Amino acid sequence: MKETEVINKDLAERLERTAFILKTVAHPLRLGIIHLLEQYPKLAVTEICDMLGCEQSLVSHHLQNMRFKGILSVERDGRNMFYSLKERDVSLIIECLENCNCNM
Amino acid sequence: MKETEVINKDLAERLERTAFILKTVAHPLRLGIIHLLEQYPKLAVTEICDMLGCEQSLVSHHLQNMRFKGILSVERDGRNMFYSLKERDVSLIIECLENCNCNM
DNA sequence: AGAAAACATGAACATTCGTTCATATATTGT
DNA sequence: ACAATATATGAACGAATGTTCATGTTTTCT
Repeated sequence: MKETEVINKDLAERLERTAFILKTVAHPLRLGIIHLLEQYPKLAVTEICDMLGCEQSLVSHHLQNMRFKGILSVERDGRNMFYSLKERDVSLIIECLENCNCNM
Repeated sequence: MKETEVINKDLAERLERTAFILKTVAHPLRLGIIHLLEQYPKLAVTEICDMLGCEQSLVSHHLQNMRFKGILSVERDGRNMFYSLKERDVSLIIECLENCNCNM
């Protein structure tokens, strides 16, 4: 088998990118937030906190995290900050996961 | 909105489980290994090392990692250890990701 | 039995991650 | 202007991760 170089540069970049996205999402709390934002297109921080039963600061950190990594967007309304899923693709990933019923 | 408890116990466990799987997979090298194992049902450690251009020790660690977390299985043949994808579901996740063309 | 090939393992270390706590900023209502 | 509400931020710290290096184990071949 003289087929080294099975992973070319393009594929390597895709793997890198995919890993980055997965990493951003791979946390129970963040998955929970995404799950909520699929049902409610916009949510304020406090609403998310209440629904998840988590501290404001913690939720805020995770929201910032996902925002900076490009999968959430924010919009201010009065003293509320409304977060929503930015990229439909992330939603697709999650749907995929749920449809694949990965209950291994 | 008096609908707290949006995340019930069942869902919470699913999120936990999903996060666990995603975390296991969310690494470029591990994704690379999985990618290879989708094309070649069984591969020895050295083959993987060659294909990915990585050190044996590093690859071995990641293989053990995925094995212990239940997504790879091993089988000895002579002095080779042949790894393969254990759960079809993981493959499904990856396929999903590739089909979703998450090139955000 | 001894050398070589193929893997596994464990210590060590730097880096990143997740959470908490205290505090800062912005907006609204009085 | 002041209090209250909503959110952001940053330091601090322990825990988890990723990688390297050196060495151990198992199997095969001669």
